[in-house]
Amino acid sequence: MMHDEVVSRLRHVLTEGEIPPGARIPERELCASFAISRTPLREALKVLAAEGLVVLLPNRGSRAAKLTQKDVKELFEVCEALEAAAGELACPRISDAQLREIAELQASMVEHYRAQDLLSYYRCNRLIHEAIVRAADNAVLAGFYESIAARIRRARFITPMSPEHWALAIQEHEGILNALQRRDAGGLAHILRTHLRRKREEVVRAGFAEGE
Amino acid sequence: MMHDEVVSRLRHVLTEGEIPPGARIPERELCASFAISRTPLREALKVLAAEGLVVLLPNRGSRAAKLTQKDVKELFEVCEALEAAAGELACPRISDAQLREIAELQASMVEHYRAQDLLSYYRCNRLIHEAIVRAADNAVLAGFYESIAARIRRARFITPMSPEHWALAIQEHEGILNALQRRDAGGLAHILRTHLRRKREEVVRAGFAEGE
DNA sequence: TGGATCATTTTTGCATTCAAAATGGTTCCA
DNA sequence: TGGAACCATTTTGAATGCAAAAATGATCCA
Repeated sequence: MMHDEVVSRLRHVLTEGEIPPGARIPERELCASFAISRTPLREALKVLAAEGLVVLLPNRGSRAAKLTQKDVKELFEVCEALEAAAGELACPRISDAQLREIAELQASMVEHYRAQDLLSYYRCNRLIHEAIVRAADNAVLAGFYESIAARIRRARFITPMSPEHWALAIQEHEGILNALQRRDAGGLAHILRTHLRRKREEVVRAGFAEGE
Repeated sequence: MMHDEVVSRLRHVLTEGEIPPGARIPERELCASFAISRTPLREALKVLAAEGLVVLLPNRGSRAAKLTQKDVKELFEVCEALEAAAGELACPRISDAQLREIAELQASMVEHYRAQDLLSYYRCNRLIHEAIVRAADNAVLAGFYESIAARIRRARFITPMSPEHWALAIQEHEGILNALQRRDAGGLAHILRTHLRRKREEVVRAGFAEGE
């Protein structure tokens, strides 16, 4: 197995899944499940530690990182800057096909909203934001965004929403698509910022924090 | 030696120093010079590869990364977004002591400008930008900034400047300090953006690129 | 002579091993 | 009984060993 593959599989286990924040990372088990030895696994752990997904306690193993309130605040602040930048860059660069793709995602997202299917809604939502970042055509930006997104995913895409917030989010997303179609870079950046700031408030209000 | 220490020493060797972009990274020699075995060195290499400072060629070792024109463009775009965000966040958060520190750096930077001492000028310049990022009080932002800064350092702080650009840069820095002192977040973000965009143009014009 | 082929050496990636540190459990004594 | 001290076991971090891949270079033939 390739080094990068170990990193992504481990990242997946940590963000999407089986190992909750704060939990001990079972080195031996993961070695067995990935069918590799400790050396490549430990290399991947160091990489993810540098990314902030893993905390290494000297001589006491590694744990899945927990988000403190401050972490949430910082991650959202940076995410806001990155998404706004992505929006600005995407406007002049986005292709018609990409634009269509986002419009379709938007449509099915609205469907899921009508059906009150939060999980499917979040999936579309996330795909839209990722598509905008992709349209910015900047690999460095995309890399940072992915790293931030991985850390904040639980807070961002799991927190339940109040009906008011959900309705507002839908409205904002229409504004986002609109600005993109008009190629209104400044307008798009502005909506993305308020959109994310609102989400952040919601997350903070929901008291999301995984402790110290 | 601690894991993080190996990473920073290796980073230093790659950015500040002895191993030029594109050069082969001599694993055995570095092991000897750091007095460690290959295992911890390889862990550090993977971390820096994830950061983009090192490229790993499967079965063919690792090399110091070279910046392509596209890399330079992408890095400056993201750097712009991060510095602007840092400026906006710093305005309401910066302490008087930090403000004084930046004012002092600014003063000595002007001194070095008068003396036409490019190297010392760049050192102050860099310290000012880093101080603004620090004043933003956001560890995630600071981490990303450090990672970006490490990669474009050569382009940003080594490229010679035309007399006109240098004079302009000094002017802009006065504007930066001014906006900070007035706590004018929007204004500061704007100046930082144009400041960096101008630098980017200068770097591109100087034809900086380390090849493919 | 030029270049293709194959043996030799070096390098790479990973598994394994080893020493040091932490963990857990038992005993012993106030 | 409570906890301090000790020892066995496990886990961690790093060095070493090993097989496979790549680089080197020697040989041979047109």
